[in-house]
Amino acid sequence: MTTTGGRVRVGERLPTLEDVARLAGVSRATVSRVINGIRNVDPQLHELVWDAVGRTGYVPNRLARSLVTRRTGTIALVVSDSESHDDDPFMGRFFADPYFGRVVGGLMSVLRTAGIQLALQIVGTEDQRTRLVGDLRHGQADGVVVLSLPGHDPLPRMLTDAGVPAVMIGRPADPVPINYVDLANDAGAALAADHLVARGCQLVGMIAGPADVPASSDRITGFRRSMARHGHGWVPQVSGNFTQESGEAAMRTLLADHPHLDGVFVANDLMALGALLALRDEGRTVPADVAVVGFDDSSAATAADPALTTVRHPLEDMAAEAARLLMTRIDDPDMRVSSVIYEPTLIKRRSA
Amino acid sequence: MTTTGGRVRVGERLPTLEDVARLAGVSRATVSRVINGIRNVDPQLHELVWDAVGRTGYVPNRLARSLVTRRTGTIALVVSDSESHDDDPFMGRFFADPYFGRVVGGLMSVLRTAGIQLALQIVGTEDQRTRLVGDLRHGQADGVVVLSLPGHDPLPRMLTDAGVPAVMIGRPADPVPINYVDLANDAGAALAADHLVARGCQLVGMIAGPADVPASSDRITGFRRSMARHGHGWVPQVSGNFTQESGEAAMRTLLADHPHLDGVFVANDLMALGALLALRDEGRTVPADVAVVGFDDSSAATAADPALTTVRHPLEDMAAEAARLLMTRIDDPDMRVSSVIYEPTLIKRRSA
DNA sequence: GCACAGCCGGAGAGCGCTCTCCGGCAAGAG
DNA sequence: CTCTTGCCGGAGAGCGCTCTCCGGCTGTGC
Repeated sequence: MTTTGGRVRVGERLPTLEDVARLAGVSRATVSRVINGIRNVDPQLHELVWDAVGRTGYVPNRLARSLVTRRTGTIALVVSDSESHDDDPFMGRFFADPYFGRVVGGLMSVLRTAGIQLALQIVGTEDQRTRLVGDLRHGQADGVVVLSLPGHDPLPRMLTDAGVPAVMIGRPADPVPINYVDLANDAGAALAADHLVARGCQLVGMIAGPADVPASSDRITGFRRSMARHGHGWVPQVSGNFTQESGEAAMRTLLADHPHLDGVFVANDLMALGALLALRDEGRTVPADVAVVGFDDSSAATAADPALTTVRHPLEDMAAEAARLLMTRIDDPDMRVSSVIYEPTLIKRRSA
Repeated sequence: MTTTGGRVRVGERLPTLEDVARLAGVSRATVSRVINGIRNVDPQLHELVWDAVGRTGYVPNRLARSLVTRRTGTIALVVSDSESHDDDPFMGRFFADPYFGRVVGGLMSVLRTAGIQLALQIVGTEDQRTRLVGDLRHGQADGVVVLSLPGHDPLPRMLTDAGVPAVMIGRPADPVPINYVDLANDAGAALAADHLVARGCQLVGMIAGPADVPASSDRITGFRRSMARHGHGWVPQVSGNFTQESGEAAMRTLLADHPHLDGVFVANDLMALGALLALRDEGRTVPADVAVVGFDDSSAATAADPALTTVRHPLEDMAAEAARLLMTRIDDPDMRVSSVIYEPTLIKRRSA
């Protein structure tokens, strides 16, 4: 250990607690206490220690600390991709979708102030899933936020079995005792149905998302049930995969099969954007000829022309709530399994 | 340690190397060798160990391993936000922008197969920056990808000074010996200029991004220089902040000041979308009255109506390259500082 | 003056892993 | 038969931190 101009160097190594302790003339334990603000340490020593910290430029090694405290200050965001393969473009689609950014933004708004970092994990294979759960049990992350994805994913169950603090965004496909935050998707779809019917639409179709995504199937059932209640027992339906292109294709199919269609509910804004394009292409005016209602109220809704009437999905708020829920659960292992359901609202713009 | 039906339990604790070693009747070191596939271990012991691993359900503790190997299998994605404050909506905007998702998607496409996870970090204050660099020096992450953001950020310099493997996406604002991947933004803007002039536009304006973002200023200089070369010494210019709303406002200003405008280059697609809306609102037809060229070729370009003619910005590829570059640098500390510049291309669609 | 309580700070045992060092043994050379 | 070479596996020292335990000192009550 050499001293140069007040600044202390310890060779190649970064300064450790030991170095600080030696310089301050106290024990490692005392430095640790001071750093972590524990108990009453003699004010004089306190100052001595901080002085030594400053002179060495000491920064605690989080890894070492985590090893013993079993806390990492990290939350994992896992995107469980049980369906697609490595070369499947699915993931590309996923990240490009506003959904991902909105969720990350919502999570970070809460985690950031708490000084917690987010670790992104994509798990596809069985092997990766087991590994992830193993790592989590070891405390690789303090908790995990799971995004709801297609298929009957075994991950939620694995996580609860392992006792890992977890929160899902979007309800699990299978009944699993896991915390989650969701939107009342069926109620949202019902809102769309009410609006289209109130507008006087006679033949209303639906462009649905993949049936194996809970959010998607909830929108389907909610819409159909509400339409039926309004006397529209028959609702033509075509499915897409939540992308703009699929929405455009679905709209064309719908139009070809039902030329007299005068209203359509599209399960997300991106597909609605595609639908709008197809409608214009087919010479239909929106909303005069065909009224269109989207879902999500993403940036795509205001980008559309005419601006989309859509069901608001407060994803950022939901993600923020998920983060808070998770943090509570981490601090209180005995917290009961809970869920928070958000109520959707209809945002009226020009397309319907 | 109790045995129940072939399955071995070690109480509350998760099994450790020690447990496996005891069960297999070998030393900890040997188990470690087997797990990590090191040296020639006697095939019999090898099998014995794997058997014990299976029976205990042993999963290595990454934290403990990282502490000694100084490798974490994690790369940090830092969004250095030196300008905005906690309550500034800037971050919300940032995550919602397709930019973020495209970068993450590109990074993950490479990191995923390498089994590396991505840790998201947002640093704003001086304090957070120091802390981050400290953590990184301790090997909290093996390397870091930095996103280029407004202002003269001290972070790149801090990282290189600390010797942390780092790669920027987008060149640093100040000259810093740091690896980076960038697009020839000026060349891209020149492409747009060439196209608008070739179309016969007589009065061309520009909607620029914030001047303190390198990518943005490069687009401005590239565009103006190329226009000048074509004899258009005068190019009216209004700035936005890369959001759709700002693009819409900018377009209105431009139109008010220059009613005879017949062409406009917009520094990103999102603003171009806004510009399109403003144009339609003002009764101008695109491209007949006013030709519009965007930048990025994001999903917004095809969502627009008419579809945007735009400069392709292969962000996913660039991010993937950044990930590869970083991984190389991590494995070879002596790698010289290098940069990769991508050439833009013009994607002709309907708006110009 | 003595006993007991209370508080502060140090010693040291880990957390779970890797990796160097070294002993032991088998095989081949002289 | 001895010596050398080579390889395999174990012992044990850390990585940098936290935290329990305990000794020692001061203060209070009787």
